[in-house]
Formats: sequence, C-alpha cells, structure tokens
Amino acid sequence: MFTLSEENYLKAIYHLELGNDGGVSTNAIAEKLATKASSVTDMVKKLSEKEVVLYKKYKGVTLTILGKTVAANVVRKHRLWEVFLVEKLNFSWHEVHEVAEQLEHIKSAKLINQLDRFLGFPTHDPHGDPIPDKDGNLKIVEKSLLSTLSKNESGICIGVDDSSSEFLQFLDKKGITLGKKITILDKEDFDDSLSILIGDKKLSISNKIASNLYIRAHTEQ
Amino acid sequence: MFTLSEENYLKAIYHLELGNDGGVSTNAIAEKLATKASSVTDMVKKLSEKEVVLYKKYKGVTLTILGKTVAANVVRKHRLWEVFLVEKLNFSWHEVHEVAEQLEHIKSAKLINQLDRFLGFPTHDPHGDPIPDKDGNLKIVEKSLLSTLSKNESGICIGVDDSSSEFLQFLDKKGITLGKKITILDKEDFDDSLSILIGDKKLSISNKIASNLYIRAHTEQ
DNA sequence: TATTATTTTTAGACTTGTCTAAAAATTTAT
DNA sequence: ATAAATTTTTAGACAAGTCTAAAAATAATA
Repeated sequence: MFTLSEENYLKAIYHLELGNDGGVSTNAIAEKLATKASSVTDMVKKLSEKEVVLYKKYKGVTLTILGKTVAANVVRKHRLWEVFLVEKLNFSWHEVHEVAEQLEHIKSAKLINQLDRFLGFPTHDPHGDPIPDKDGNLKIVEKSLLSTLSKNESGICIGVDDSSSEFLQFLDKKGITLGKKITILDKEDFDDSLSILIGDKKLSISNKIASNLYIRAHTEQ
Repeated sequence: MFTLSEENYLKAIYHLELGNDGGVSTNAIAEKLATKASSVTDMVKKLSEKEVVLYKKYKGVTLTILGKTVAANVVRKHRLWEVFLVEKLNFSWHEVHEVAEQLEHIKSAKLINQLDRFLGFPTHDPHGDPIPDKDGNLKIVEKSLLSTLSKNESGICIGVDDSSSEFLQFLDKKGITLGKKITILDKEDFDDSLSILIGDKKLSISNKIASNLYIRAHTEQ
C-alpha cells in the first residue's frame, strides 16, 4: 500500500514521463510537486526500494511496470471523480481539480468500480483527458490543436492543454465547451488570431487560445 | 483547518460526549481510537490550544462550541457519504463505514452541500443515525429498542445500536432493513426471545438482537 | 581540457503523531 | 485515613516527510 505522499510522487513521475520519454529528473519532480530536490531524492530512494521506480543516482527516475500501474490508478480515480463532480454535483470544470486531488487517494476498489459504473464508464474527464482503464491503459484519441487547422476546416472540441482555472473560466465565458463543433472562418496572418464559428456564434480568438484547445477531426456531413 | 488526526480525535470525543455527559476521560478516547493514553494527552493539549476542547489535567475533556461544530461536520460528512454509497453505488450497509471513514476528511464546502442536495437532503444514514445539519444540529427522533415493546405492539425499524459489520450482515440475511414494520407476535418469558412479523414473514429473534434494533412507534391504522 | 555553472545528493535538523517507561495524581479499598 | 490500584501525565525516543546548507557529481563553456 502507498501513502498519500508516495502516490503523489508516482503521479508526478507518471505525468512527466508522458511528456519527455526517458528518465525524469529530480528537479522536474521537485518543481511539479512544489517541493525541494533534496526531498525528492529521499522519496525516490524509498520508491526504489518499494520497486515502483528505477533509480540510479544522478541519472533520473523511471516508473517500473508496477509503478506505472499504481500511478495510472491514481489518475483513473482523479478523473473519474472529476466526471462525478461535474456530471452529478454541478461543479464547473475549473472547480474540480482541487477536490479531485483529495478524492484520488481514497482507497477502495469497490468504490471506484461502482463509481465508474454509476457514471456510465466514461472514457474522458471534463477537460478531455482520457481516463485509464482498470489495467492502466489509455484510450488514445487522435487530436490536434485548433491552431493547426486551416480556413474552413472544422472539428469537435475534445480537450484543453492548459487546464488552469483561469483558462477554463475564460472558455466558459466564451461558451466554448467540450463536444462543440468549431469551424475556422478566417485566419489573420498578422497575429495568427482566428475567427471561428462555434454553435451559431461567431468569435474571434487569439492564437494563444487556439494553441490550448484540442480538436478531433470532423468530416463534414 | 484541522488535520485528519485532529478531526478523528474531535469525532471520538463528540461520540463519547453523547454517551456519558460530562468530561470525557483520556482512557476512553484512547480506547475508541485504538491508541495510547499518552498520545491522547499530547493531542488533547494541542486541541486545547486550538480552542476546540476544554482541558484540565487529570480532569478529562469537553468540546467547546467550536469543537462541537467541527466534530458534527465530520459526522455529517461521514453519514452523507454513507447514504451516497448505499443509495447510488449499491454498497450494503455493512460495507460503508470503512470507506466513509476516509471520505469524511475531504475538505470542500461545495462538495458536501452539493452531495447533500444530490441525495435529496437525507436526515438519516443507512444505519438510522441522524445526519447533523450544516450548523451541527441533530434532528432527534423518538426511538425505543425493539426489546421494550410488548406483545401485539408494532413499530418501524429506524436504526441499529450495534452497527458492526457482523450484525448488519445478520440483519440482511434475516431481511430486516430500515423502514420495515415489525410487529411483536409473542414474547418468550423463558429467554426473552421474540416472535415477530416483518413484512409477511414470521421470525424468531433473540433478546440480544431485539436490544440492538431501534423502533419508531407506529400507531395502527 | 580546464574551469565554471548547474544539478543532485548528503548530512543534519525540524514537525507531526506516535510509542514505551517511569513519575505523578486520582480513585478505590482496606 | 492510609495503602493499593488505577488513571493520567511527563520525558525521551522514533518514523515519515520535509527543509537548509554544504559537498559531490555532472554538464556547459571558454
């Protein structure tokens, strides 16, 4: 069994490994967890003894199969709880993270299995991130950034890259939510800003926004 | 804000105060929390500094108004989560306690308010225990033990005294659940066992069982 | 390649919550 | 009321997880 702190380290390493493949550096983990490198070294030694990470001094860390399973399960719980909060308890997508950070550490296999069933076996959380299955496997969905689409192309909004509270609230205000169809009406060469159609509304959004929105290709029908 | 451990101490003191009014002894708390008296002394000092308990050396502990509010809120969360687990996730009433012990420490006012609403503002948990409201007040329901009823009297099963997993599973097996009407068909002077009618089934139960079941008076109609 | 800069680790300390063993206070019994 | 038993507190220790400051290893630069 793993402590809350151990689970948080495993989750951080898991997320960092998805970004850059290869070993994860002590400093990167420290930054992600808002802690000090020396604390990371201590914990990583402990995790290594528990055989959830491979660790060579000065050479960074990688998850073992076991470690990846444990981490994916924490992520699974986090994302299922996020779905619960949004779908059942009327939370906005920018409010769920903090609470899910706590709920993800509740230990009960039955709880999470029943929650999964209760929610109708969702595959993605309210930010569009995939929910690992019981074995820790992710369903990969082909996705591209809105900023990469060309004029007159369209797609379904399926996720965000930056899931900070501010960005999500901004999207709420603009009426941009998951599942909506977005069509590029025009692209401004000058600043790469976009004119888009979402629902029946026309919006102008900056390139910064468009580079944080994921789109699933949508063939016109 | 209170730590998990502090919350558990407050909850234990809260429950002990309901039983015997007056100060709660160090040993009683130690036993309830399966810890040592010396640990209790340490923690009680800390809680006293935080002004949630009144503490005089060798004289036991009582909750302050603030302490009672904090404790009642933990109990409120515990019982609301129990309702959730039984009503929404198909847990049996004997399976909920352990998980609720974890969930009760999740910190989010919005979470618990929305959960309360989602569950339809329940007043009692799956064992028949009252759920404190936001201010920590309990709705007192007149209740008596099944063992105190006389022949031909009847009542509605509203709770259990012993909520151990074994007892609850026993009740499940016998088909005794909350809300069911129970009528005393006969009382055996010999061993105080009872012959009862529950639903359309006739059962014979020992005095020990009858002394652990709470009944709300039910006037025949 | 030698030197400087950065990253990582070690060493020692601190906090929280716990424990054991012994001392002090209270309660019970003679 | 005094002695014995019990309860409670104190004192000192320990484990987990963190920190700071200094040392060691690695990477970058001249």
